[in-house]
This record gives sequence, C-alpha cells and structure tokens, in this order.
Amino acid sequence: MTRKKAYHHGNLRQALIDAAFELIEERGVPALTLREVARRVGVTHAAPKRHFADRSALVATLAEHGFRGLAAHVESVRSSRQPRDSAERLRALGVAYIEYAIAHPAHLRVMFSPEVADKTRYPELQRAADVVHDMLHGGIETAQREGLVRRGDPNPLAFAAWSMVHGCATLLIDGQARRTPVRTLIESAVRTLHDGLEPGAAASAARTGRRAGR
Amino acid sequence: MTRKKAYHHGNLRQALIDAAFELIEERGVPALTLREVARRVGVTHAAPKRHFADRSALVATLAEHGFRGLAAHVESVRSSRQPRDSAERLRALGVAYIEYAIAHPAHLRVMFSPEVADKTRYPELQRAADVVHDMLHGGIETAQREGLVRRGDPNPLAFAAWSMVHGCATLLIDGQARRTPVRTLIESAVRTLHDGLEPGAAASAARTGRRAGR
DNA sequence: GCGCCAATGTTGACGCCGACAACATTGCTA
DNA sequence: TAGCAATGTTGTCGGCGTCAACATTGGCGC
Repeated sequence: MTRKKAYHHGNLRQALIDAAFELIEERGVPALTLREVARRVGVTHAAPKRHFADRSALVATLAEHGFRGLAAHVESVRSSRQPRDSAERLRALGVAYIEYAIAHPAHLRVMFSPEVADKTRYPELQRAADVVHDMLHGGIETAQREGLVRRGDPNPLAFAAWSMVHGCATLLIDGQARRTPVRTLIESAVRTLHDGLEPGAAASAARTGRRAGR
Repeated sequence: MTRKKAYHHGNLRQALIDAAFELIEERGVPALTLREVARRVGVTHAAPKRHFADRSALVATLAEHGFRGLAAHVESVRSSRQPRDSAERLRALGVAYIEYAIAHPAHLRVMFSPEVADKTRYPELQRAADVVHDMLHGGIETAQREGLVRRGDPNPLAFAAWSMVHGCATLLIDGQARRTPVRTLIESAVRTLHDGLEPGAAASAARTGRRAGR
C-alpha cells in the first residue's frame, strides 16, 4: 500500500483496525486500548473517536471483521476442495472453522468477547455472525436432504454441530491442548461430531474416514 | 459464619468474592472492578489489596471457585442419580456441566475469561480445572472399559466430549439460543455427542425421500 | 493485665484509560 | 476562491489499578 502518509492519514480507520488486531495478537483482548492503538498508528489519543464512538464500537467492528473473514475462509475452502458429498462438505466446514480460529486467534477471541456478547446492539455484527450461522445451518439441511444426517428439526442439530466446532476452537486457542497433537484433537472432534462416541459407528466411520490425506 | 460486622470486618476476603460474583452476574465480567467490589462491601478502595494482589488474582480466585463448584455439582449429580451404565453416567456428566453453566453464568464466564487464560500463572486454578478435566477423562475411560465408548487413546475422545459440552455451555450463556427451547438444544448436543449426526444410530435411515420442510 | 507486633483497613498520590469539548488543519466543492 | 464538512489535536475530567505511608486492631508472649 502506497501510503502517502499524507496528513489526514488517508485511511486511519483501517490502520486502527489492523493495529488493534496486532495488539490483541500480542497481548490479548484485555490489553486492547484505544490510546495504545492510536499510539501505534501514530495519531493522538482522541483521533480514533472520529471512527469509533467508543471502545465497544471498535471491538464490535473487529468482531465483525472476524466473522466476515471466517465466512470467507469457509467459502474458499468450499470452492477449492471438492467434497464428494454433503457430509464431507459439512466436515470440511467444521475443520475450516477450527483452522481459521487457530490461524487467527485474535479474531476468534474478539468475536466472542463479552463486550459484544449482546449483538443486538451492533446490527452489522449480528448480520455477519448470522451469515456464518446460516452456512452451518444450510450445510446441515443439505446433508439431511441427502440422507447423510439424521432427520428432524435442523435447528438443534445445527446447534450441536456449532457447539462442537466452537468448543473445539476455543479450547484450542486457549491452549487446552495438552500432550496430544492439535491435528489429532481436531480430527477427533470432527469425527465424533459425525459418528458419536459410541462404538457402533465404527464401520461407517471407517468408510468416511478414508479421506485423502490432509 | 457469625458475621460480627466488627471491625476488621471479620472475613473480608469471602465478602469480596461474593460481591464480585454478584457484580459479574449483574453487569458482566468487563464491569468487574476492584473499587466497585470494595464499595459494595463497604470498605475503601485499597482494602482488597490485602487479599488479592491485583485484579487478575481476584479473577483467578473467582475462576477457581467456579471450577470447584462445577466439580462439586457434577459429583453431587453422580452420587444422587444412579445411572444404569457408564455411558449414561457420561451423559449425565455432560448435562451437569451445562446445567451448572446455566445456573451460574457468572462462574462460567470468569472460568474462561481471557485474563486467566494462562492458568500456569495460577497453580491453584490449574489444579481446580484439572479436577474437572480428570472427571471427564475418567468417565471416558470407564465407558471404554465397558465397551460403551469406542476404543483408542482416550485423550482425543475426552477432548471431543469437552468441546461439545463446553461449546454448548458457552453458546447458551451467551444467548445464542434462538427460537428453540434450551432444553431441546442441550438434549441435541448431548445426544449428538453420543450418537453423532449420522442417521445410522437411532432413527431409521431407510426413507430418504421425505424431509421435514421448515 | 500489658505492651508489642503483625495483620488488616485507610488516606493520598500517580499514571493510564475512556470520554468529551473546543480548537486547528485539511480537502472538497460550489 | 471562499466556505464547509471531515478529520486530527489539545486539554480536561472522573474512574480505575497500583503503590506507599499511615492508622487501627486483635492476638500473642510476658
């Protein structure tokens, strides 16, 4: 980016967002401070006010970026890899969610930060989160239609899938992985989501478990 | 205990902890402030310093209480209800985890607050969290021994189970339950953990033609 | 019973933070 | 080119965490 560091800075807003993500990556969400962000970008402490009404607004914007980035990543995986069936696609969606969390822990953290737990206050954030949720929901319904996911109200099923994937992602980025490789844990979570813990599904698991190495 | 509101207040430490939980319950973790807690207990702003080195130490203590309470709740469920087999017991453990989260959202929130994400800095917190984790781990192993959970390294399985239950709990207390009763969502999560999303397990997968529209 | 000390609570101060208002600079456009 | 809206700066305020110095108390040995 050719940044004629001009004077009104060009696009302070984006610069603040970038700096904020870096800061969170380095020192965690609690260390995110409007003044520190301003400092890093090289403007005075009140400059961010022109772009973010208050600290929560910044966090909400960051969270929104996080959800959009997640949606984009999931979408890119969906179009690049060519899953055989909708169950495989659903599995890939879950893996993509977790991958994104590990690749961008700062995004994930801010997306579920308590400051923005009440998304009704930030409609744009709400919409961005809904997009991701709808992807999951749609994946479940499609798989149901193909008979690869059990029938019934898709809402509770989507919730269960989301719980597994989201729980896995948050536990991993909080460093709860201990004495077992991360990849193994992810595979276990995704497989368990599909097959359950019970032993019975072993046969079916062997079938779907034969995926090209990743 | 006898609260001689005497002079050195008797047991300020516990009073601070109680007030802190109330505060979080009312206004969320971000609103948790040493000064406000002190104010609620009726003591000056520097008094907490004698009991908690800094804000993080208070949060860590709260989190520790949360884990201990969770362990106690799970334990009480285990001894009161008499599950038939270890799979049933495992299921009850998961439900207990989620129940506790819903009954004490403030506890859950503080237990996984970013301030105390690095538990190595708080050995007592680490130990309390380990107790809960060990319960889950033990439940998996027992169920494996009885042939009710598929075999293999119990670590990834325990992680998957924890992911599901933890994800479910956090999503629920963050108000992600929408247009579906909470109980239904919990049952879906716990059942899916056991059976998976695939159709094989309980319902007939025979008819694929019909799907419930929504 | 007495005096001392460690524990516990208070007062006051400092710097950082979010928020606000008043002011300065810039770029756009009529 | 004059004026205006957008953007950035300066200065201020109260709240917060943290620290140090001080005050009070309860418990202990004597």
